[in-house]
Amino acid sequence: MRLTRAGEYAVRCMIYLSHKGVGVLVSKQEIAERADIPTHFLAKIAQDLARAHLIEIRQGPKGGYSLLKDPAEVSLLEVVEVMIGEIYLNDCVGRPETCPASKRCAVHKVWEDARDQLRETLAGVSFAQLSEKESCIPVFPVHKKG
Amino acid sequence: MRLTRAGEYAVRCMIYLSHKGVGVLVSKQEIAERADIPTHFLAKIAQDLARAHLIEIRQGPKGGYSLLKDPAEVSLLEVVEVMIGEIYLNDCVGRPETCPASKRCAVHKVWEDARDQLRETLAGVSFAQLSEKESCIPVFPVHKKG
DNA sequence: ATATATGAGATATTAAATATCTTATTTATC
DNA sequence: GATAAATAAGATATTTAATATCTCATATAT
Repeated sequence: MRLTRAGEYAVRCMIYLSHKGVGVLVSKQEIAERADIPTHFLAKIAQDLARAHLIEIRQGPKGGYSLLKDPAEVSLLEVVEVMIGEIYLNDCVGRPETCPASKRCAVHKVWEDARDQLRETLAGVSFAQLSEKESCIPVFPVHKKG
Repeated sequence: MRLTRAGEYAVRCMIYLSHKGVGVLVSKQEIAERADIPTHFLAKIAQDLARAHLIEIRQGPKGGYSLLKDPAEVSLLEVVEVMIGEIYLNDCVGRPETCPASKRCAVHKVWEDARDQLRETLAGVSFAQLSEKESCIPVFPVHKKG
């Protein structure tokens, strides 16, 4: 019951892009290095984020990724669920058809409440908020030696 | 980010035993059939529950499992965490040493809050409450044909 | 045209969850 | 005590998901 690496990497990628601002093109290499994400894995994650219209991908020389939406309009929940699908905590919540009693089941109700609460918490945090504050992603540009 | 089968099965087993009451011996077969748990898997789960002093295991003929603690004193969180370990939702919460920034990290803080909230919700529900109400586990004894 | 940078899908690799099997141990009953 | 019944404990598949990487294709600045 933990967030996957893909989810964690997607969040880091989005924070890094939020620091840069909407529409600012950043190379895959730069993001991978600064946010500590395996390059090829980042490529896959970026595809998911692009499909969800959160970022735009630019190919070719000087290509890279850029933020499509205002970070104030993007929640932590949104990014996480793009990567891992809708959170439901227990199978009986996500797939009620697997449990005939779910409508009347006391256990089901607890998990449903817990799920709703968790999703609300994550929905209440925007990438604007996250990028304003300190996080595990370095804020200031790192200059190469020489 | 979902509860494992082992966790779900443990909850079902505990509800079934809660219906019976503290100290009432119930055979593994009966629990497996009524709570719809693969027999051998139940054996493994029962070992974990016994190690956590939630149930007692009796070997030999007329052996089986019985509840050790008052169901009012056992929370959903306790049973779930016996099976899957402490819930932490994100690696950076469970293993802060993997993220040097965790103390100051805004993302970390959100996950920590979400984790605390989830654990509180699950801690607030006892097996007495769960077994009083309808659930996915049948309450009344089923008599064999003939 | 060429070189650069990423896309998209395929293919390992690793780890975890799930399920089952085998041998050993406990205990009620005769 | 011997026997049979019931579970223990650990080992061993099996399956599924997560993680990571590779290859060929595509887009684009110069």
